[in-house]
Amino acid sequence: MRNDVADGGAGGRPRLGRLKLGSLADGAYEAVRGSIIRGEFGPGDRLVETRLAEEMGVSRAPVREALKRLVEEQLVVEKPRYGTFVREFTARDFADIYNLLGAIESLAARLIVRENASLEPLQALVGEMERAAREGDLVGVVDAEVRFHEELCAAAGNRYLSSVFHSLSGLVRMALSLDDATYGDLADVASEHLPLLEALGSGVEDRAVFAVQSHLHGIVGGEGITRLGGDPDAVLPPLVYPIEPDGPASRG
Amino acid sequence: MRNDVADGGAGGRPRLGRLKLGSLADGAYEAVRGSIIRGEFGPGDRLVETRLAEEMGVSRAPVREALKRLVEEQLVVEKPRYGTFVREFTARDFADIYNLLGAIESLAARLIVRENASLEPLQALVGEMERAAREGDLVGVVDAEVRFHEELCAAAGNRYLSSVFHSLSGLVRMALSLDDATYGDLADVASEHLPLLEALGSGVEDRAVFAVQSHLHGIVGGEGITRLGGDPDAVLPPLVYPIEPDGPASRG
DNA sequence: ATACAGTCGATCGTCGACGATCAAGGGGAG
DNA sequence: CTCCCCTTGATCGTCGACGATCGACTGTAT
Repeated sequence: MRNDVADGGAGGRPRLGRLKLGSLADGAYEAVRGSIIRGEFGPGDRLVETRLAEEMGVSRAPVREALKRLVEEQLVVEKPRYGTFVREFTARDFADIYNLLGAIESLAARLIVRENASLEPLQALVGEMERAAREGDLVGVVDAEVRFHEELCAAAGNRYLSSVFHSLSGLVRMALSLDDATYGDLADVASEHLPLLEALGSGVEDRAVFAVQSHLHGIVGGEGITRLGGDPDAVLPPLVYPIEPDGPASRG
Repeated sequence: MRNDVADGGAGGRPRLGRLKLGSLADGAYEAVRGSIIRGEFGPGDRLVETRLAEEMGVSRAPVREALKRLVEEQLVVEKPRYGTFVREFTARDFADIYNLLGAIESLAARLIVRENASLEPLQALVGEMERAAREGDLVGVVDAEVRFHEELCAAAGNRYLSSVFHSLSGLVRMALSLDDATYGDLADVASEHLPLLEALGSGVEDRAVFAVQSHLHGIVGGEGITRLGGDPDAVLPPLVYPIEPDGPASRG
């Protein structure tokens, strides 16, 4: 867990390969982020600007910018004037993320129902998930799942909601990745999204909200947390919302 | 609204003064952010790295980093290879922010009640708000109000919740600033926080959640939005949550 | 008068180098 | 043997310069 200082050996560390598309900073960002998410860089690993730069064949400037973005995303931590390191996660972290995600996606569900947004992209993503599950492609499943939740937020039509999810997506991906890996049957992961879709299409806000919360509780929350050895009391259970008839109550 | 290109005149543009504390990038960030929030830079204004750098007496690198952070915060937009500009906001933006804030702070309220967190810092902030209101200090009120909401999220003890609020705080500040400016009596702004405090201390989660939502509805949402000329239907009304008895329902 | 193409200028993206700062390791005193 | 100070090394923070790209302007043809 600890390759702190003086890891300067020669060993076969992960290669990040030359990058091309977009700005070099974008490329560096994708490369490093991918390496972290795929686990090629483990928690506590040191990320040295100079080393990364020469491994990718670029200067320090783009790498530096990439690392700053990763700091924003909380995938790495930075000790000023010392170094940047891949973050470590505890079960508590995942519980916190789950709770936050629950709040955010509940809003998304509410807005989706309210605006009668199209569910087609979501259905497509579930299809992708099923296909990946059939092929036993774990990262494919996780990938589709992340995009499912991303699309859920996007479909709500609230730019800031989307943006917040995006800033959390790296964390979400790591949580989902760990969770799915400890999960029994991949096919279940996909099929668990079906009742959610159904509820979103039901036209009843509170059903959709409850479905989202239940879904999260199954995936990363409650049951997932216990699978990961965390404390189930740290996560909020799905709340049964009452029947508030739709249409704005316009208090006043 | 449009000082696009060729604003290179001599006029008395806002001075950002030399900066000192922390890293230069931190200083540049604070300086530019402050100028935007205080309205010294208006929507659509162009932010040229070179110009800002020499105005602050630093190199482009720290300024560049500062601007990147502001992009993350959505206070400025960047057209790659072209320029960076102060963002423009519509009433729709404020409605969206209000909705998101409602989701986030509802979670905060729930967690605060659940963990029996101390309300002392929040009370102190309301005191500060009242003091500023008595002195007719608008920015003082807004400042305290932002910190109140920040502290609300912090008190929940969920690091990611806090972090999300922080990433939105610039937006929140602008929304509050505009709202308070159009509001009638500053003293009311402070006193509107009292029922919220009371509800947070009541020990009943749903009361706290409802209070938070009502509070936001009064401040930036619903009524605030209409004051700003926006569409009230774009914001969610406070929801009357049912009586879920407290203590974790620990389903399963 | 209008539309289009070529040229010009401004701004950003990237680079390599310097200096400041902090953690780690070695040596000496108690 | 333990503790503290100092040296040493590595890494980041910042800088100034170069090149690439894009928008704006001018001149011309229709």
